[in-house]
Amino acid sequence: VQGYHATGLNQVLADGGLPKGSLYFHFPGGKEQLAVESVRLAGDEFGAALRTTLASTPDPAEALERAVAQLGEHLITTDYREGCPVATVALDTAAHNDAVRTACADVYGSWQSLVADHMRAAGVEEPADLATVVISAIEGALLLARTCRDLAPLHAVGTRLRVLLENERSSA
Amino acid sequence: VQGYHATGLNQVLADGGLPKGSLYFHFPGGKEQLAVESVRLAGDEFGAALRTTLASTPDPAEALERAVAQLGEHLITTDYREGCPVATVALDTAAHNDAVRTACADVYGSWQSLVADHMRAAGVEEPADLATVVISAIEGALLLARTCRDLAPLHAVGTRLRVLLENERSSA
Amino acid sequence: VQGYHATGLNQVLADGGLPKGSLYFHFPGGKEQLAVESVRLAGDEFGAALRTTLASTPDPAEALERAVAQLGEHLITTDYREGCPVATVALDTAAHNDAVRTACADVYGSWQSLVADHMRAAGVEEPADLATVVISAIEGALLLARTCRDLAPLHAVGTRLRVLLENERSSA
Amino acid sequence: VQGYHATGLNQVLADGGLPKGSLYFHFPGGKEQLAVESVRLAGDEFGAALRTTLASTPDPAEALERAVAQLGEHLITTDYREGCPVATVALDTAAHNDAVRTACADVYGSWQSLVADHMRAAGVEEPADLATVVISAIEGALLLARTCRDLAPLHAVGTRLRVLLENERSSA
DNA sequence: ACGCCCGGGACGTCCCGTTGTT
DNA sequence: AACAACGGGACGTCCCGGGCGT
Repeated sequence: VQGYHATGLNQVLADGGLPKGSLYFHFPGGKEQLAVESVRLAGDEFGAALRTTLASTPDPAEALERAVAQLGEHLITTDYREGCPVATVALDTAAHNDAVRTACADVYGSWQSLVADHMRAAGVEEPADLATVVISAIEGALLLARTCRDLAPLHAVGTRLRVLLENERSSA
Repeated sequence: VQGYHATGLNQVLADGGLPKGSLYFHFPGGKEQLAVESVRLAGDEFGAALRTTLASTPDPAEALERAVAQLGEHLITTDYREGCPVATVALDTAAHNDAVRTACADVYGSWQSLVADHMRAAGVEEPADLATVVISAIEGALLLARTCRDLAPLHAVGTRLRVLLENERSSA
Repeated sequence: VQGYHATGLNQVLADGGLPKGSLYFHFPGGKEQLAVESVRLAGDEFGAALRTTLASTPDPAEALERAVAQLGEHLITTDYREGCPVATVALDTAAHNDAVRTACADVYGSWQSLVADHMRAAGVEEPADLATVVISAIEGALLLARTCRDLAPLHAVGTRLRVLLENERSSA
Repeated sequence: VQGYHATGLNQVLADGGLPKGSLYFHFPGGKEQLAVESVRLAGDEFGAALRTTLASTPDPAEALERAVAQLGEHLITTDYREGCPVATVALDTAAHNDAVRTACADVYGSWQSLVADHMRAAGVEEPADLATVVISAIEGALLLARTCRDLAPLHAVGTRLRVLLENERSSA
């Protein structure tokens, strides 16, 4: 939920669940391991939610629009505090910590695969690049939305995704 | 270049060769003010570069593609260390620090205006939303590229931007 | 081998392959008891080696010279890591922990008795003080040798011990 | 006064003089630098005291006996808490920390030079080794005295030093 | 006898902001 | 304007001891 270096306030929150002494029993790798596993966990949770949403909606454009809408609701209910749990960590560790960076990259890769598979099932022939663009646009929109405290970027992206998808299908 | 919490003041001062005592003369607001002004400065610098690129290329799709290519080159020359200087700060201060968050939002707004104005000059009638999507997609692509140490997301976005723009123009 | 405070229990347990839960079964006194028994054990081991060396060489000066030479070889084979196993513990617990300090004192007393008995058998009439000086000089030489990574102090002491012994015998 | 790893209790004592925050201004090298400078300081202080004692007593044996007696008094007045300030640090850093170990070695070297110079002035021709033996014996006696809470080792060494010195002078 | 997990506390490090002196 | 020194507080790490279930 928060950045890597900004967290330690959360260490105090860790006192609220696990005592500080036990931390290095469960995570001998220290903060780095904790970050890696948190990223993976959050990535899997969001991946599961995404899979559910996609599975219930065959049309890719509509499915993505629903996913985007859910993200928007989450932003509102958390008062713009929680956007993408991976992005924050990814950005302030990308330069210093390869283990955490790789974990973030893996999570993004898994999301991209989910989207690509769904698009392929809907008839898109080479969905890899397109899925990457979709993830990029959504991540960017979450970033802007959180920064501006305004859902507009998310809505704007949600509607334009349809254009990209239809272009790809017709050209196939 | 780095996140807010990941950057120590002593580091900033040592890198800049400035004496520590004078910092609180020039920046009475301390670290927060320094971050705000750094974000604004970096935003203006990149805005100027973007304006130059756009001005030299009338066609919006081609102009944006050039801008994206330049970002990719910058990623490579800095070994993926420097992506968007605003995003990192924006994400790990969005929840805690309204002053810095607002500065980041202003910078994003200024970039969005630049792109929107250029598109309007090229005949797009309502470019605001589209410009937001463009910024989102590029920011997201930078995030993914830095995380994966791979320019693919940037290239993928670069090519799809044309689709969005042509759709908008034809529908006008 | 190491000092009291420099040695972590987890390290001891990990090196010994022992499970942590059983430590407080075997050593209800915790770290203190463990230190006491370690000192006693190491003292007995070295005492046995010393006894062997002394028993095989009737002349006290020659016997001590051999013992000193063996200590020097041990320093070299351990790259100056292991000197006297008691001294390190003795020094950094002397002020805080009477149980450990007493254990160290007992070990030194036993060594002193060994040397004194051997000297008495060789005709020295009041060997107690002399044996104490011998132990002191050797312990000090080990300290200097380890600190300077140089066997010179040990050699210097080894050769002068003969002077002390001969003086004592002639005066008897 | 205490060992390297046992000290942190002294960190609390450092709060009693310097505030914790300033420590890394004065000692950017952290604990290691602090230890090095403490050892050097203590070594210089004791060196000065030793020089004074030696200067006031031309006869080497008598001079050393006086120095040993002073050490004994110091042990008593501190209730055997302060022996040689260098030995404790030397022993529990010798294996891990070359900077501190070297500082200790330097101090021992300076003491050995003081003694050797004094002996040379008194007619001893090759005093280097003998001075090393003297330092060794005194350090060892301090170790034993502190461990046993008994001045006997110190007294025993004090009286035998004369034997070593006279042997050397007559042989010259 | 062992092993998992807890718990509080300390250590060494470094942070950011503020003084007082030139 | 620049600088040295202070000051409290937090971080991440690791410690030693002791429960709980077998």
